Amino acid sequence: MNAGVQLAARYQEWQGQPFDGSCCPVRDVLDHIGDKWTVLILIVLADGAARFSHICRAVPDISKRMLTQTLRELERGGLITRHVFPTKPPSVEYRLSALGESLLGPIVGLVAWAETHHDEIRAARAHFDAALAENGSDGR
Amino acid sequence: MNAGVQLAARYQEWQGQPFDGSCCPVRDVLDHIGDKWTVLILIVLADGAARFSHICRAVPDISKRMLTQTLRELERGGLITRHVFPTKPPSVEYRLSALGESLLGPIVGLVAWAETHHDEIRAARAHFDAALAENGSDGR
DNA sequence: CCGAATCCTTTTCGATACTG
DNA sequence: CAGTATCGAAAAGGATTCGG
Repeated sequence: MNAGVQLAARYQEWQGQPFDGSCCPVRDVLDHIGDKWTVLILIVLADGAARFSHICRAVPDISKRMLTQTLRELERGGLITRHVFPTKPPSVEYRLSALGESLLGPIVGLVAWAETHHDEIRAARAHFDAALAENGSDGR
Repeated sequence: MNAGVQLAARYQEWQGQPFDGSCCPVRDVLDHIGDKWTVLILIVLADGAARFSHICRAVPDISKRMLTQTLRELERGGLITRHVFPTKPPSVEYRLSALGESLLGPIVGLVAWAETHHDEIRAARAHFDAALAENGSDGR
C-alpha cells in the first residue's frame, strides 16, 4: 500500500505546521468538491462551455439559487471563467479554465472508483443494516 | 481534454437511467468523502490500524460525536473494519478494509492536485475578492 | 476507554417573489 | 435570460452528560 505511505507522510508535514485552518489544502479543496453540486457542474462543463440555463437543466434537482452560488465559488477559485454576451436578452457562458480542466483528471479517478465499487458499497450497507436490525445479535 | 470526454460520456449514461436518487454513484460516494471528516480519518488510517482515541487526537478539531458517527458510516459502507478487544478498559481498533485501501489511490490523486494548485486557487480568490471590493469596476 | 443520548447553535438549501 | 433577496425548514455539528 504505497498510496497509504505517501498520504501518511504528507499528513505528518501538515501536522507540523501551525494549524491555521486554511493551511490544510485537503480541507480547503474538499470542502468545495464535497458540496452537493460542484462536481456535477464540473462534469457538465467538461463537455464544453455552457450557458446558465443549460447547466440548470443538465443538473437534475439544482435550484437557481444554488447554481448561482456554486458557479460564483468556482469562478472565485479560478476553476471556471464567466463570459457575458451583451445580446438581448443577455446570455452568459461558463467554461472550464486550464486550472479547472486539470482537476478533471483526479475527478475521473474518483468517479471511476465510485462506479466500480458502488455495488459493493451498497451491499455492505445492506448487510450492516440487516445485522443491526437483528438488534445486536453480533455481540456489539 | 480526454478526461472531459470520458466524464461527459458517463454522465449521459446516468442521465439515461431514471433518476432514482441513489442511482448516481457520484453523488452517493461524494456525499461521503465530501463531509468534513471522512477523508482525514481515512488518511490517518492509511498509516495503519488505530484506536478511537488515537484518531481523535490525530484529527485536529473533531469531536467524539462526529468521530463516532463518521466511523460508523465508514464501517457501514465496508471501508473500514472495527475490532473490539475485550480488555479492561476495552479498546477498539479501526483498520482499512481492502475496499478502503482501494480508495486511497483516487484520494492521493486529489490530494496531490490540492497541494499543487492550492496557492493558485488562493491567489485567484484573493484577486476575485479584491476586484469585487472595488464595487463592480469590472463592469459586472 | 468507547460511545450513546440530549440539547442547542450554526449552516445549508429549497421555495418564492422580484429586478434588469 | 440570468440572476438577486428574503424567508423558513431541515440538517449538521459542537458541548455536555451519562452508561457499559
